[in-house]
Amino acid sequence: MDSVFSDTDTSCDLFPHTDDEDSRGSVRGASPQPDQQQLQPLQQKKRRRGRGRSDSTAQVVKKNRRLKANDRERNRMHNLNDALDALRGVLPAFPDETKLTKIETLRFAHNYIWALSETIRIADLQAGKTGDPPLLLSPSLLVEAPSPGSDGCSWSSSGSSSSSSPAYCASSPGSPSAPEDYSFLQQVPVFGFRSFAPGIY
DNA sequence: TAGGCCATCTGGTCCT
DNA sequence: AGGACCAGATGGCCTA
Repeated sequence: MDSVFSDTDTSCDLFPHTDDEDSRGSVRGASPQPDQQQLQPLQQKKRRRGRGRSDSTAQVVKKNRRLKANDRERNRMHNLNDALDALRGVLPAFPDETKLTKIETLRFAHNYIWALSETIRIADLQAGKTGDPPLLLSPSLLVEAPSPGSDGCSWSSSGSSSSSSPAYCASSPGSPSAPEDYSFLQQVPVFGFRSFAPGIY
């Protein structure tokens, strides 16, 4: 409802979904071709040998509804994964890093946005003070970014009110000007994905 | 082999 | 009524 992407977007064409979704799914695991193969065991397991006819009309209708719901749910999850992939796409990538897991992607994105916001804030401060061209992202800032000591989520509760100003997050995060913009990240070893994605909890 | 990650199924709940 | 969303369950694949 109040989200940026409304519910209706789950069926939108933003990420048109094709049937080769299994290739996307996994660096780590090749997901099985589910539609029929996984259906069978579960349905067999749940099938009741009730008295009377096993497949009344009502049961058929119910079954069809379930199958349709399964299909929608599958698409919904695929859309979710597509969005996650799009998010991975705008995060800085390291060539030797394997694909981020879902939770890592979310955590990294969270911290990354926080760091960029801080950069802008500090740059604004400096520009306001000196009139000099703003300093780009400071490595120390990045290293110290979202206080993983407490948790990766501290930006919303740590009292850094100005740093989390929505004004800095309002610009489109979808398309950084150039991949080179993120080169600073690669000069900060501690910024490997997994180290930059501290636990949220 | 255990544990992590993932895709899918499923039933419940809420919303339109 | 039907669809979206959610969380639990299940099973497969991969890696340490």
